[in-house]
Amino acid sequence: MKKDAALKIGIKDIAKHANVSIGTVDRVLHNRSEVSKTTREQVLQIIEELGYTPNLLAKSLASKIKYTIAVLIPDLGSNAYWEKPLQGIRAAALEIKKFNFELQIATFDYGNEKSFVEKANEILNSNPSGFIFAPVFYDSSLVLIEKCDQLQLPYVFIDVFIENCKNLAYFGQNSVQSGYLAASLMKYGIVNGGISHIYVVKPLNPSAPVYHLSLREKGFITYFSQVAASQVFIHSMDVDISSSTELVKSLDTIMESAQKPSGLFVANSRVHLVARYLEKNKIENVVLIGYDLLQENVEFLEKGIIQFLICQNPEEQGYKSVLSLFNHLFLKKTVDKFNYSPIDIIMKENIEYYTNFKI
Amino acid sequence: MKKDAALKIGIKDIAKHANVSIGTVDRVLHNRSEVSKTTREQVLQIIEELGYTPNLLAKSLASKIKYTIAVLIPDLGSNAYWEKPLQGIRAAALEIKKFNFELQIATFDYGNEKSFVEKANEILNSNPSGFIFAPVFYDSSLVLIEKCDQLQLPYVFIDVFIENCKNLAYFGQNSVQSGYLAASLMKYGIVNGGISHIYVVKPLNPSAPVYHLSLREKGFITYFSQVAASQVFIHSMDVDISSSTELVKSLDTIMESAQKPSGLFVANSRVHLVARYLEKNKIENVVLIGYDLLQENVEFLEKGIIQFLICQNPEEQGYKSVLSLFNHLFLKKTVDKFNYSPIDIIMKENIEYYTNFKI
DNA sequence: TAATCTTCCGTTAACGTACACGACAAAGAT
DNA sequence: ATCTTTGTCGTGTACGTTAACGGAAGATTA
Repeated sequence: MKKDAALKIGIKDIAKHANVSIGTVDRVLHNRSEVSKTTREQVLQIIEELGYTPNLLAKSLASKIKYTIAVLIPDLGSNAYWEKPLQGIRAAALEIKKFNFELQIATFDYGNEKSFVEKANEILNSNPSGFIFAPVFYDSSLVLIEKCDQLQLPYVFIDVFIENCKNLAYFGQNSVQSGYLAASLMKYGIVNGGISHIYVVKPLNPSAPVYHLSLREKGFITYFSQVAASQVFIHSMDVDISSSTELVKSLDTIMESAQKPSGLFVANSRVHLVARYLEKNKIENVVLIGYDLLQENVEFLEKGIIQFLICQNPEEQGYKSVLSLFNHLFLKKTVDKFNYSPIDIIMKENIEYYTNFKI
Repeated sequence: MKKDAALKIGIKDIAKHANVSIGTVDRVLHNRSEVSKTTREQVLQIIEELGYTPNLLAKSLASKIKYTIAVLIPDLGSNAYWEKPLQGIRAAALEIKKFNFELQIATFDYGNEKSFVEKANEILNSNPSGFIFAPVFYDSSLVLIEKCDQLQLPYVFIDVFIENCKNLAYFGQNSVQSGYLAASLMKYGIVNGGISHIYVVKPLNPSAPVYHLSLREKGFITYFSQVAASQVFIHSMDVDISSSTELVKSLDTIMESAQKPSGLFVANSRVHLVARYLEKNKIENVVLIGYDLLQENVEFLEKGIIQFLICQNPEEQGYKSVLSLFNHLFLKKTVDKFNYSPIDIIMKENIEYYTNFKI
């Protein structure tokens, strides 16, 4: 039962009821000083009684304060994936522009921790209202987080999560669970009696952080250790992709071995490298599962060389990160701290409905 | 290159540049009469040059017009599924309330075409600004659509699509493709040599429309006819669920037959009925694929009796339907006519990330 | 005792837009 | 010649809020 009979009550209504001026009500609402305890409480009570909610439109029309949301993510050169969250971030920015919000986007080199630190400091010096970043370098991030806490600057983690922090929110995927799911998918397609060998391939750049990879692998392996599958053997395989031949050599080795793979799980978005190998060598009947909707991956999915891509709707992660700060700063709403993206299963037959981000 | 040096130009800036008053500019903007051709063109040119965009906040603060969006969908009693789109619709309503938008929600009995017509007429009489409905009854919908066209009332289809209409937009799933995908999933898990029998089960209520079902079945069957699978046999099975024993009898029959199923595809959200049968009769090693995240379905998915649920993010469909009318009516943006939802593949391992709708 | 300082509070001009009202000219009617 | 009509256009008020400004008491100081 809402008493919206009198349509919409505003600041001047509560002023009338409390026998004060709107100026006083305003001071109470922004709990500024210059108002006596008694009248403050009285006004507060009227506000409560009438169920006053501020008109956001009038609010941001009249207000002159600008909000700046700073964003720090890897540059697209070092990791094409980040184009996606950025899309969502930009979309959100467009929507909250009317409320005097603007963005300040900075990027760092994924293989260079120093660039991360430098950009972060620049941002802190510019004194933003909120901060979204991917804390991919653990130690440097701890330092940064410490500074944010001191400055009382609300910050949001995107993609990567660090425990025991006072971050406003986190948007990302449950990496362990995604690996677990990949394993289940793999088993569903493969295990029909007989022995099978499955390889976890980790194509990585030695200078870049590997946080996600290990969690995904962990989930994958956990699945097979829990679910009865005595006939299945899991092998792990690190590959340095800064050397261009390393991957081919490694794959050659296992293909020629006695333990030929029935399935390959590539724990990051470089699954297209493995797919290219399979295509070139005309290897079929190998289930290939990887991550993320990069253009190259999509092509191999459509060709049928990659069977499944695990995806995390990164655009939405970006979008919601921005919105969470908007909710916090402007709407004064409480926001959920943990926000896990869905673990989307993409195959040839449904890919077309995931490639166009629209909000 | 944007010339936002002078920050934000408003109606009074263009008034100044055009040497007229803001009243005149306002008349031009709303192309009302009472403006001479020459000044109108002049103002229009200035508007163009300065790249004026109206301030939406100020606009809806000053404007007294209310928008009403009418919604007509099946009631939750006849089909629990519709709770989900409704959630999204309500979420969207909450967001655009500030812009003077309000909802008017009506429901009809899924098994009663007359109730659809009656409610539709009520809505038309209330003279809404926009109309969202599920045109599940073909003939009645055609009549309704005709009326909407005459009234110049913008209307949006949700869930079901009717061709050759002037609907503003459609939000739903590509049903054929979803069946096609289900088939691919089925094949991936089942076909490993040997003969298999797969049944398409259609639990239906004789008085309710069956539009979706047939399309989903079509996609499913098409897949197996296209993809080489000579060892796979597809059988079709209609079941009247208004009789409580019919389903059990039918399933008993095929389970005892020589052509025992390796897989069951249930083309609608009643897959839990089939799951319950399998559970009760302790039948394992049958792949069961169905539709939609109803509570009952989710439970059987978690138990491992249903392997996959195909889902279409119905909350988002509802949400976006409302937003499309907002874009059209208020922002005067052009909206896409066809909006297909992703075909989400849900299994035990990722279900938890799909059950909480948050925008 | 007068002057200054606090503390509290009301008034008012914005913010950008919508729209009713009235002003003022030119054109027509009497 | 005066009076009305018509077509243009400017002015003023309103929407709900913010925030600067200033006024009226009482409290403190000289």
